Amino acid sequence: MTRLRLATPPDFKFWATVGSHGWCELPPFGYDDATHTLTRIQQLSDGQIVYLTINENQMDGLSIHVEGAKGKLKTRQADEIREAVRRCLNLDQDISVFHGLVRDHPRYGWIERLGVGRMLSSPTVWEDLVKTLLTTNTTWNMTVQMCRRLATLGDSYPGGGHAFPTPERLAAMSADELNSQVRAGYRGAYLHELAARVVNGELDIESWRSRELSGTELFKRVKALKGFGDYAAGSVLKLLGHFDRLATDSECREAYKKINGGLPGTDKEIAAYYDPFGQWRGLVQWMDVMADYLQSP
DNA sequence: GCGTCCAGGTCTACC
DNA sequence: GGTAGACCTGGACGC
Repeated sequence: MTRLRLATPPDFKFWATVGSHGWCELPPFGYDDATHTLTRIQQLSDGQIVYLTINENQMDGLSIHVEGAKGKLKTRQADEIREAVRRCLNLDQDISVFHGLVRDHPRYGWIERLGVGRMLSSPTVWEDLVKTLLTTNTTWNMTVQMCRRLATLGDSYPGGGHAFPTPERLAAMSADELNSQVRAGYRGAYLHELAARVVNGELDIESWRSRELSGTELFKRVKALKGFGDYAAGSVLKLLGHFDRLATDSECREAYKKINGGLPGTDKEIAAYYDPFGQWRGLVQWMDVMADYLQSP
């Protein structure tokens, strides 16, 4: 086993980021609430599969325990692991402007006090797109089940579990074969099409992380994918660090109802409520969904 | 155990 | 541009 260290920004809150939404429950992520540990089975670019155990180190940022590497971990592999964790925890993201925006807001002062607002993402755009697709038109429990079945298609880690399957792996299967494994219903065809378009070079989704791409352009590209409507595209944008789009789903409508004195609102009314938060509106909306959970002791 | 209803977003066809 | 109905799975419910 090798232990790596990773420095974090001063305003970074590890467990608040891990619990920022449900991604930590979806393999190849795992977590332990008691020990505040995030785990992940990660396939490196050389094909090796490692098991990462990520903890907060009170003294200096994060500790990453790496198991499963063949021989001594090479510098290049260690750098790749650090980069993956950095992306997952969005360590390069500056959320101080967001905190400044909500600091004196009567409803949202708790956000900065608790240091929340940073989201847990996947190390690849591919994984975030696939998982988001599996959240559409279904319950969270079903999303977890579909992701678990999907994860078994990735290369296996000797100690148990699998790395997230590559687009090449899914594209190599027929759409029917894929869906008999994942049981994603009509989403299975969208998933297969996405994998095929990535593999044949039609889509360069990993470039979508570039900061040169505006939120508007990114939203357009995600929505052009089959199965990604307003909600899914808004969700993907948040994971990629753009918060100027809402991702209104049933949970968001419930959250709005709560802050609107128990009265439901139309999607237009909901959009108007979050409009004053400008480029951060999507994140404020998500904070409303997570408010009870994040503020619980 | 079986049948029916329902929830969850997106797509397509139609107006 | 707006809307109705279909898509698919599995949980809840009634019989």
